[in-house]
Amino acid sequence: MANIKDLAKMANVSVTTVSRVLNHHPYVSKEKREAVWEAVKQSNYQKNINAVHLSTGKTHLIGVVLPYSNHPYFGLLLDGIAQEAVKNNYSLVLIQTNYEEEREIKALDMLKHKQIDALIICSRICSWSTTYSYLEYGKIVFCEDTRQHPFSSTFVDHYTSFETALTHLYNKGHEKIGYCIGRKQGSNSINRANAYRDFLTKNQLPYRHDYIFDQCLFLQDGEKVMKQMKEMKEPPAALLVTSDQVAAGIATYCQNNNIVIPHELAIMGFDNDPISKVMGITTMEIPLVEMGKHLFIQSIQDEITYKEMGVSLIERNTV
Amino acid sequence: MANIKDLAKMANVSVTTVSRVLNHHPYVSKEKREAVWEAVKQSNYQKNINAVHLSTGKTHLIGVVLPYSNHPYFGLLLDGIAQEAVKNNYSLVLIQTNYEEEREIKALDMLKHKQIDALIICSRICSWSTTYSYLEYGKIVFCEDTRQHPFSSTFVDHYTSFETALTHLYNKGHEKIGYCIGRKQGSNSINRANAYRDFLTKNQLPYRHDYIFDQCLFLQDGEKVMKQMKEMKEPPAALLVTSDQVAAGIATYCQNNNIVIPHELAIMGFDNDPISKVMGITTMEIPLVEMGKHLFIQSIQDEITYKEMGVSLIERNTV
DNA sequence: CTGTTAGCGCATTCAC
DNA sequence: GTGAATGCGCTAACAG
Repeated sequence: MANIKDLAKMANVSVTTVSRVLNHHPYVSKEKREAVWEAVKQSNYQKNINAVHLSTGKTHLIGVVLPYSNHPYFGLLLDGIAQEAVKNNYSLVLIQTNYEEEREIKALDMLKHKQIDALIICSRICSWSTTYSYLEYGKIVFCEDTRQHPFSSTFVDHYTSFETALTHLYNKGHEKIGYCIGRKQGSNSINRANAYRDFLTKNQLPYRHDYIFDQCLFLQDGEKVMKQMKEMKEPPAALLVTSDQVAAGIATYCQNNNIVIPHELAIMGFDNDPISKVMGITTMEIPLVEMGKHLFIQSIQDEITYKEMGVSLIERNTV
Repeated sequence: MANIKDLAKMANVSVTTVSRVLNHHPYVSKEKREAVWEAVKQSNYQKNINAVHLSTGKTHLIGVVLPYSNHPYFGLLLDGIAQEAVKNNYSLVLIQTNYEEEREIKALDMLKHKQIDALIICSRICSWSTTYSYLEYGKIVFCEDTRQHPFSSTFVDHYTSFETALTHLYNKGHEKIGYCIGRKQGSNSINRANAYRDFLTKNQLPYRHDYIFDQCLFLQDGEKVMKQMKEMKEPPAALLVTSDQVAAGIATYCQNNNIVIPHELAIMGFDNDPISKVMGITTMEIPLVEMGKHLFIQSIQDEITYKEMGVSLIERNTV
């Protein structure tokens, strides 16, 4: 396959000139420019991007770290990221971690090895100290509050939004409120746990550890929760569910088992996933696509910025 | 940042030797080997992958073309691809096309420019003649029957599986059977359309073009279909829905509007998406994750192979 | 077992 | 406006 040198010969110019016209630089005479394009056509020339990468030190590739690509939450985030990537002429390298730290480290290493220009971590597993050691190799952007750290981020105030949701439930007359969460350890989860405790304290409600259900990520996890609840003497009468998928799973289970919503069980979801609309589930809307777009933009910016996005309550029929 | 040359100096060996130990080649004396590793540590050396790529002509990157990354069908396929990619130490470049041909061409160009080693096209838009012109640049793998073409593929017999589904519906007493499809033009869609026509002919049933609903991809499209049906004088009494997501949307609509399933409307989905299990929807299982895995394997193999996978009927409560 | 040398293909500085 | 020369960092014949 022809390279830039061949073109130079064919067009009777130097490689520099070829490079100039290929990259649309000014100051090339019309004749030479045309001669080069002619040579390009004749030879079916194709630029070798890797050579460009090596020479420029940039790849126009952004890494995206997420635990599961087939979960709507991350799907939506990814959608936003992808939209903005296309717009800015970047491509995305997908790194699915399944929450295995080793994979996340591999992603970080890609940054170190210059395989990608920047990294967007949608859900972090590894410690801050680990991420700090990659600071010098390129931009790393997070989807959680990093205002204590030198990394850009786009996030949502999970403490406040959880508080808002709990208060909504409380105002509707619920006192026995439990919640479902994905993993207990994430920083977002910790914020929510704090909001939950503070809410209970403020309203003089008892804390019951069995009102907290974790490992709730997918639709099918809803049934699991309901079965656990069935075994309880005094199950919660309202559930704050941090994923509309799980909320939908719970709602479906209730329908199949003649549990009346919201009378016997109130449900409040999160995300405003399309499924919550279809099923009429009250939810806290998180602007995932917008967040994705913003995450991408931050990944190609030099400055470190922190962007908080708003969450809004969408009332439907399950509370 | 240190490079291989610096290491050579530090360890008092040649760059070749450094390269050898870095790549775990045999035939290097223990002392030199250790000296090199020592230098690596001292200098915090990081390999520049782009240089490797340029030098070897390979990137260990596979492109994945799909219309929407936030659709469960493609999410599952992607999951399979990703699993196998990790296993083989490859990374994935995501190319979301939204069914825009231009994007698909860009993906093909990435192959041409050696940015990726191979390309997996999960759902094709561009013509075969277009793809043929990229034959020489690298492996291209498809998720549709390509036995007429020099491209590897992993696929499902959509004609037969559609026929099986229709027959199942028919045997259950349904004659007024309609179907929902994503887009009319895809090769899979054409196979299904043929199966549908042949089925009607065989059973001497009338063909009604208004029994075919297209643009049915997402959960929320179910409502659209039902609203269309409401306007019909003689709506279908059974629906074959090529996506469990849409089937779930339809089922939910029926529940909300007191339409009794399967008595008033029978529904049969496709994919065996988790949602079909949760909602008890009868469906045709497509082994998407397995297909994804196989697609990946084909993408890194030299030979052209064709792999057909089986589809199986899963009876639940909607037929 | 080890080192020299020649690429890989392109971008870019600098001098003309 | 143009081109020669150098560098990007690594791999791999080839010779020893």
